[in-house]
Amino acid sequence: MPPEKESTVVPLSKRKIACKDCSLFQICLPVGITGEELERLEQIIQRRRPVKRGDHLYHGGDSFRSIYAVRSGSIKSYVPTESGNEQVTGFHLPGELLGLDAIVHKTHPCSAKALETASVCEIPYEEFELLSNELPVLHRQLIALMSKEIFEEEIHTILLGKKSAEERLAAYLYSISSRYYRRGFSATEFYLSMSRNDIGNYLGLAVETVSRMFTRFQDDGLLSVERKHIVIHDLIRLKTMAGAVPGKCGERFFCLKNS
Amino acid sequence: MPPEKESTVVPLSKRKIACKDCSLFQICLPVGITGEELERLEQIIQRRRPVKRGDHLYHGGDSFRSIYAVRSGSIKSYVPTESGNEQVTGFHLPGELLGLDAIVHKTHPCSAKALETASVCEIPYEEFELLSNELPVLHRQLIALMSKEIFEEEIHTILLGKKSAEERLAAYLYSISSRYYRRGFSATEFYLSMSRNDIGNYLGLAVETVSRMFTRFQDDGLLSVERKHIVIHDLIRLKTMAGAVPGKCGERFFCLKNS
DNA sequence: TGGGAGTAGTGACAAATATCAATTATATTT
DNA sequence: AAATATAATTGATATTTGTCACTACTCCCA
Repeated sequence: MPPEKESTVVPLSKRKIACKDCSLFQICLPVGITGEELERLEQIIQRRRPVKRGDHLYHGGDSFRSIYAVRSGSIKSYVPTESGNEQVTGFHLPGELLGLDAIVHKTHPCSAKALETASVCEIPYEEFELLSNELPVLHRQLIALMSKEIFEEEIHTILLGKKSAEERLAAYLYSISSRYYRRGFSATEFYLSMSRNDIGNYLGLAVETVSRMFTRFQDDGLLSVERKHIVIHDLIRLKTMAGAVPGKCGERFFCLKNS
Repeated sequence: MPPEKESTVVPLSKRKIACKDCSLFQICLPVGITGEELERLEQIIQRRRPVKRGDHLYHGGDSFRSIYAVRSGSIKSYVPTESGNEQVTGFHLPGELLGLDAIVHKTHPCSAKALETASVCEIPYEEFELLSNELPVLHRQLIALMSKEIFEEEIHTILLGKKSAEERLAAYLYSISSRYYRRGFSATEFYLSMSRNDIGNYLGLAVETVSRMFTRFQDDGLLSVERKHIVIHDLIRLKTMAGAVPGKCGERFFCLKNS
């Protein structure tokens, strides 16, 4: 192990990887930010030292300072409830933002915990806001990402309000699969970083129900599951089982006819 | 009936009521927008002719042009599903915005329908965005409102994921009560503009269950209900029944200790 | 001013999922 | 590497809520 001093001299947080060299650049900053604009943004972004499994990025009730972008690993958002339970409100994979729900009240309504070792970019919000006033493209990007989050929460509402246990798990797995695929990973084979408990909680189901559904899916030949390791054999069928989701179907939205 | 020509000369949409004279000013635009800034904002806001019960502001799949603020009446947002059903994603009361979920994809993922005659301000988004680039306070306000919506969707997620039928209806009624109260109406007596069907749909319950819960609440002396007319007798108990909600408890968030 | 469509309320029953209990597998700790 | 805690699975049973059937009420609107 190198002497304490050396690691202090070159702390991890200083070993910056430029946004432009980040594999998530297209996901995190899809709008055309270039050259000088990007450099100025990078000046305010802080790369935090990797967070270890179980570490918190923030707790419910903490005052709001920054939003965060996941670079690697995965983060769970949850609201602790009075009874000592929690409600999981989301999982954040690389390229995704968290903390947007804290802007209004300048306080984090939920806690964020690493499900595995993860690295995260911290974007101090005040500085980001100041910079955005000069670079409107940043505002536009933030607003688009927030709109997306609202949209996705609506999808989750449909899931919780209308879908059966089977549809919920299918929709969940399909969502995870799509998100990994978009980031260049396999859509059909991945490790779930969250426990069955977390999945059940997020989907509004008991753990046991989640387990049973995994078993059923495996018996049906839809996928193979061994603990956290998932291999999907029939992605199309999985998507079908997940049921209707609002969004583009080909180039049109579905069911305009019914509305 | 006056001749066609006359009504064309002075269309309702021209009879503008200035934002500064609107009773919802403090809710809709709580940030300090004043003088010239406000005038410029008003120039782009269009007051639409009142929409009648059943009329749509937009349909799922429509391309996105504007966000809307409710001035009076109430609007229901819902996602039509393939099976011809719908999932109600929200109710919008005076002073509340809708359409924020459409910004990302420049398409409305859901439909918006008036539950009763309503009047609505239309804010053309492109113009709003251009103006926001000059008046950062507008951007800040929009971002705050979007953050609030994300936060509220999380609360709804807890409701759908964790609460019993009884807790759901109690939470719903308490929410409606609070929102009316904030707008200067009675917190304990109001008319529900939405049907039992819509309520059940929104809460993830069957209509019959909603009916039964209303009956139970009435039998318990919690409230009186006659169709859409509600009189709450014990607001505190209603709140208690609604169960935990993330948010400020006094000046602190609850359950930091557990997290 | 009916008459019909939609809306609301109630009971009986069914189904889905939660809960409880027990077992096994897997991590984590010492 | 054993010991202990945690997580996952499975079966049996309980409970909640949904579904179906029927009745009553209301509000349009022709």
